[in-house]
Amino acid sequence: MAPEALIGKGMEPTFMHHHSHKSPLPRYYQLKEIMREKIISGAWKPGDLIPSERELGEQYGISRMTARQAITELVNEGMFYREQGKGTFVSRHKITQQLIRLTGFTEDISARGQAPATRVLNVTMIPADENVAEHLRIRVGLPVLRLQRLRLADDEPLAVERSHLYFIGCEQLVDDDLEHQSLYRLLEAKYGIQLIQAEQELEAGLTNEEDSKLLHLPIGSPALYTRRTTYTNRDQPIEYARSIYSGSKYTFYTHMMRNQLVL
Amino acid sequence: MAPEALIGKGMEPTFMHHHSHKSPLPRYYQLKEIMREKIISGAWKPGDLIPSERELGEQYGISRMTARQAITELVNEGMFYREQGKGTFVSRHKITQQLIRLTGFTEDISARGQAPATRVLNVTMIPADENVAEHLRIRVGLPVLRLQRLRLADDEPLAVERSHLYFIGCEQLVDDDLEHQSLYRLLEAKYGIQLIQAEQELEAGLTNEEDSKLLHLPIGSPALYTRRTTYTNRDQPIEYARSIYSGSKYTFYTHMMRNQLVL
DNA sequence: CAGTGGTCTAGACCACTGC
DNA sequence: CAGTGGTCTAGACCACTGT
Repeated sequence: MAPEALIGKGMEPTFMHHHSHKSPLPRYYQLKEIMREKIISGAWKPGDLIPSERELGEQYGISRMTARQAITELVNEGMFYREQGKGTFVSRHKITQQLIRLTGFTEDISARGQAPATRVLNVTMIPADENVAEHLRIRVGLPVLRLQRLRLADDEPLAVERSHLYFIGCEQLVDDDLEHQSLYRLLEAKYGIQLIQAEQELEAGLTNEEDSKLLHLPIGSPALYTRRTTYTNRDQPIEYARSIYSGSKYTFYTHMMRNQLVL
Repeated sequence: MAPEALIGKGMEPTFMHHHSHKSPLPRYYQLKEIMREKIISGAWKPGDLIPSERELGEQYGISRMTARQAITELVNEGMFYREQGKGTFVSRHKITQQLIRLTGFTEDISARGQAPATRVLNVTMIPADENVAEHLRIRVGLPVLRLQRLRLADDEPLAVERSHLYFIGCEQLVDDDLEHQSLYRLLEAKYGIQLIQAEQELEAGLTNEEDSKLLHLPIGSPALYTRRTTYTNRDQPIEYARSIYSGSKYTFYTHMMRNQLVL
């Protein structure tokens, strides 16, 4: 390996020298993006040995600990795994290849070659009932946004989602376009809210009359029931959603790590 | 805060001074355990501000970066969250309070005040078929362990699990007691295999004749179908399991983080 | 302003893998 | 043996929060 820093020649996010200028992005973060790109582009393939921490540090003109931080975060995201004394390797999981970013209903459906769509059935402000208030950790009666959506693939209904959201300014969502935009992106871009974690419960059941109509199914068809609470990076529960997925048409995918393993 | 090191007086895992003796456990790891204990014991409650990184370092006679590593790992596990300029806080999630360690079928059921049990229906070595070989990343026809288990709560059948395992020495599992021992613990303790990640698919469906009999349900009852591949810390798929959970009796719980969010 | 987490450095020794 | 990741240090400057 040549000891030159290969960085800054024509790339948009550039490593800054020391702390001279205002840093645009942290160095470890830039390296993360570079390594992600290596995988997406196929330069690094599943099972490949990546350069050592010391090598990467030298190559990009950063310290070993900074390079290590970039690698560590990607290990935590399941992209890489390490072997003591041998090196760091690219994982062979689905999660590595496919998405990395955010997989959503929309992308799931697109990936299967179908056309995803969302129809807003209902969006209003209502006072929080006891159940919703408990999940959102607010007082009963506070105004929350209620959003009911129908999810479709190739014009065929797949799921009904009933969400309740609460945050300062949530009432503005009533006027937003929620049919052609991801709620996630909207929250992040317009409201500056980052969603980081979610707790979700799933169980199997049968459709009731209302949902059967919406999903174009016979009453009592098999369905996946989910209840999800989504949290911001500040540990604030921001959304509580209950969904019904048409059993025969939707597969729910999970990636579990470390302490979440259920055996 | 007094600048004394509060460590080493009567505790089992003790911080070592510098690198003089052979370290028993990494310092950041010991601090992790201490902080976990603070939460389990209730000394630190959900929402509490924990001591700063600098304080913890001073208190336990370690550098700030080492204390920070301990905190960072617990943040990644969902125990803490950080706020720039304010401090680090204890999360309010279920995951924080309940388990931390490993939640399993056994503990789930116990937590509900029921008596969990496992009945081994079948355990043999068979050649891997195409589907199993693909999921375990081995050649078709290699001998794998097939394990069929019935899971019960208060003597009532809850789920049927059909697993295939492959690793060097897996044939010894035939002689192990799989009814009164967690498979996870057995793999770790006896075979030195650490399970770190899993991919799982879930969908809703209806029970067939065989499963209905095993689960004491009418044919065509709602059920949760899962397919799981479990990976070791070396990125080796070691188990491929298909399960059927009785829909009315079992709720599947997931905690999703960062890049796994589906919205 | 002092205190917090966020980033970063330039070293160091260790345990482990491979040759 | 040289190379890898695993751990650790004692500093440093930054951006951000509170008062």
